[in-house]
Amino acid sequence: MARRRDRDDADTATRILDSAERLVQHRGFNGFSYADVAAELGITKASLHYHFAGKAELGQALVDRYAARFAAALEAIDADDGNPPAKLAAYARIYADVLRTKRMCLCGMLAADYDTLPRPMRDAVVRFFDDNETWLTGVFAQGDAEGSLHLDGSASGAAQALVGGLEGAMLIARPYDEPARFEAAASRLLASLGGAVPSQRAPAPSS
Amino acid sequence: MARRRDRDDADTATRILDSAERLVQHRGFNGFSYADVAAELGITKASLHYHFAGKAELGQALVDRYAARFAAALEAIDADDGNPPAKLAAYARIYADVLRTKRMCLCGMLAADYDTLPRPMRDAVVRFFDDNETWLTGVFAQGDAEGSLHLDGSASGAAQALVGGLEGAMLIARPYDEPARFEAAASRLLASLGGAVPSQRAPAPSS
DNA sequence: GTCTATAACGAGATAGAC
DNA sequence: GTCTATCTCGTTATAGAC
Repeated sequence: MARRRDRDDADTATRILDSAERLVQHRGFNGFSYADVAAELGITKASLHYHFAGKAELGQALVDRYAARFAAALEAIDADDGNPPAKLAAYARIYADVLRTKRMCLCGMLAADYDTLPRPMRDAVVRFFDDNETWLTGVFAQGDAEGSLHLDGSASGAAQALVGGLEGAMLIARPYDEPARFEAAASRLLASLGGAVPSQRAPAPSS
Repeated sequence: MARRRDRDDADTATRILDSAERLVQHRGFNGFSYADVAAELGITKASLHYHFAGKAELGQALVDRYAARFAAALEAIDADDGNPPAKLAAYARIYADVLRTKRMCLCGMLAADYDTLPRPMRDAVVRFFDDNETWLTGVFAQGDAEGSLHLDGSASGAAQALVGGLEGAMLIARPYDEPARFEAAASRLLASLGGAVPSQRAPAPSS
């Protein structure tokens, strides 16, 4: 089978997305510019406009790719065929892996910037959270039905609590630059949301 | 005793802070400008520079005032002399009241902007969270000691979970523009962190 | 597909009159 | 304390050569 491309011989559009994604996760949508990306890639701002008409279009592509990657990670978890507690632990690990690169969740960051985003980006951000909560609701419901989780309230309430809890823990762990802070919060969340046991680190999913 | 000033005959520095605070809570520190504040107040940018030398100084004053107001709210809760569960519910109500104005917590927003902030602002943001967690840790410890709360782990762990949970719930409730989402998350948090019972709305503390 | 050049605008900031 | 005027720089974006 064909060897997967190295990150640095990826095509220009992909390298632009990688750079912009990292910048947004660190500095927010209003905290980075075309000049930042161009400098990082050693190309000109004009070239960026060839690949992405404007900041709005670049931002849109950013959220779309991030959401697709997240969706793929959820499918991978489903394919692993673990029990609901294991799935929840794997879900939390996605966040932990993002934080390990010292970044905020892209959509968590964009949630903060929400009031300043172009309409299409806003809709995509909300869709991201909807999709996550839908998937989690299914996991919680299954766990509750089969007895591997013991819910306090509704499955969708538990899903919202987990997403909010993980995003909030990330938001605050970053200023402290203490990954352990996040890990502790995540373990506590999983325990309180049905008694799932947190497990060990995985290889390295995505950014 | 002297009647409290109306909001609109407050002095200029205060009106600048009020306007800038609202803007930052909506748009982030990199999403507002001196021009925005000046336009809202009907004065010129040059006048702003008379009161606050630069954006960094304005931002600093913003966090300082917000932290002081928060500290005063915590003292007021202590003065009310309620039991720990009541104190936690009152604490969550501070957040709910901020969200009711459709704003993000100022320091939660600045936590997202953290990487782009001037050093003094960074330190002040971390101090804000430290102070909140210190106060909450005391409340949890007292509740656990007297039996009105039943902690899962350490008091400081519970404090971190509550701050993170409330900030995360705010972050996500705003895109959805559904206060009920936040209320549900807050109730669930209080219940999971010792069995506190959420109570009713208060008059109207601060912004 | 990438470049140079430049337009058009907004941001943060300052000098100095009133 | 607030203004006008101005400066400098950064940001987004476009035209057109290579």
